[in-house]
Amino acid sequence: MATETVENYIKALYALCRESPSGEAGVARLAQELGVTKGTATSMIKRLSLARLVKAEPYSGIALTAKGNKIALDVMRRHRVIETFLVRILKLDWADVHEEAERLEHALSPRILDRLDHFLGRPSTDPHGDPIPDAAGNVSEARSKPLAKCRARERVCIVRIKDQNRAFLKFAADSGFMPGVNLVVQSVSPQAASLIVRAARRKPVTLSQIAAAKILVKVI
Amino acid sequence: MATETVENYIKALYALCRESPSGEAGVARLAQELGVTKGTATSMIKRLSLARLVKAEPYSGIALTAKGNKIALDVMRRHRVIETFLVRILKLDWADVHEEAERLEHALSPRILDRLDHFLGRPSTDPHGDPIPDAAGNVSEARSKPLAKCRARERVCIVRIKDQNRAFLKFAADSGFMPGVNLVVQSVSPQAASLIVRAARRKPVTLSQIAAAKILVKVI
DNA sequence: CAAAAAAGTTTGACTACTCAAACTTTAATT
DNA sequence: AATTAAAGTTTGAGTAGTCAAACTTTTTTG
Repeated sequence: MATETVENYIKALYALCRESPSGEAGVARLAQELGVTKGTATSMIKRLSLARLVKAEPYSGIALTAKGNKIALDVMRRHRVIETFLVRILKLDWADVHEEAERLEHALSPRILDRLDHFLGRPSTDPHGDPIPDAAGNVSEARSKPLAKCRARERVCIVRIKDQNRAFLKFAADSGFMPGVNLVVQSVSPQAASLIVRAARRKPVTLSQIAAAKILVKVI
Repeated sequence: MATETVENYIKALYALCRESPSGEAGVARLAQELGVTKGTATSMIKRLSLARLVKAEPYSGIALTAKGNKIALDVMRRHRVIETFLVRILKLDWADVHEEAERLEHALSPRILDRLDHFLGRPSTDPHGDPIPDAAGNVSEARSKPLAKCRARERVCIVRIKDQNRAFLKFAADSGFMPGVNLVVQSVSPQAASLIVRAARRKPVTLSQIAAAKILVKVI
């Protein structure tokens, strides 16, 4: 079994590879993400490479192997099932569960994971709308686009909030932006790089493109 | 915060001090309990002593300080709340939960512990009848005596099974011996060091004194 | 394209935890 | 009381993870 530290490196690498156009991660960002020095990250990459969890040449990009990818999906599954449990059953605040799940995800045995998943009714997404990989590692991402790409007068439904930051989640919840909520795009201002949206029975909210890019929606 | 390893040492020390008549633990038993060598245990005791969690002189007994005791009770609280959750909510087998809780107890934040405890209705004992310390560290042990000390024809109620061993718990469950179950002591044989007990709607079971010492009961 | 900045690597050192094996002290037993 | 066994300690070494700081390579930019 991978240690807790290794799981965290793998998880961070997965996310970095996703968001990079080349599909490869760099040591500097990885180190920053995990709060360690570049040297520490480099030596860990060497170990992961030796364990065949990543593919990396010196002074070049890092990519997960199939084996590494499997671990990443497994950790994400545990993380998201726990988040769902914490919000749905223990009624923890939406904005707090990420940090809490971070600690618990490494202590969950396959048996408990399965029981928990079963108890929750095999959820397909967590409270933020992030897809939960199934036990085999299959992820079914719902078709969606960033709210930032929407036109004026479009009617959409929020499917996912793509930011685990407490402050942003707090803001989103306060504005009524949660998965399942319907929105109307009132206006779009390319010059101001912002748009105004309105949820049912709510005041209109102005969002920057940057904030709107983190909110994934589907057209209704 | 104490590391996971430190928590495990403290917990083991608590149990050893309890069961020793002198109230002090020894390095040899401690090492055996944790599956480490004597040398490893000695060096850890030195560190715990430095951190004022235990009181220990070279070549003499080890006792927990008030600070160490508080940690022990806290770990036990987490452990037992988790066990209760695993049995009551996730329907895990009585005999399996100890090992599972062992892994989870170190990852539970105070916030989640409290929510879980609340969700379960602030249970006072875990599925084996072990008392759950409250948030302040108070333990209310129900008055009880070992089944081994009972006389023939006594009618008693099981309050606790004092053994976390899977095989023993499996045997106990199979024989119908769980907290809350009423028993009649049919006969006692001091020569054979055994006694015969019967639960309602069950065949009589013969227990050795050793096994019967692990089953705590109250007279009804 | 040369200089500066950024990214990546190496080295030496440190903490936490572990073992094996030699050693010392205490307890048990003859 | 002397010997042996058990309990406890010390030492030297190893793994996992970390940092600071010197260093090298790559990328950016004036």
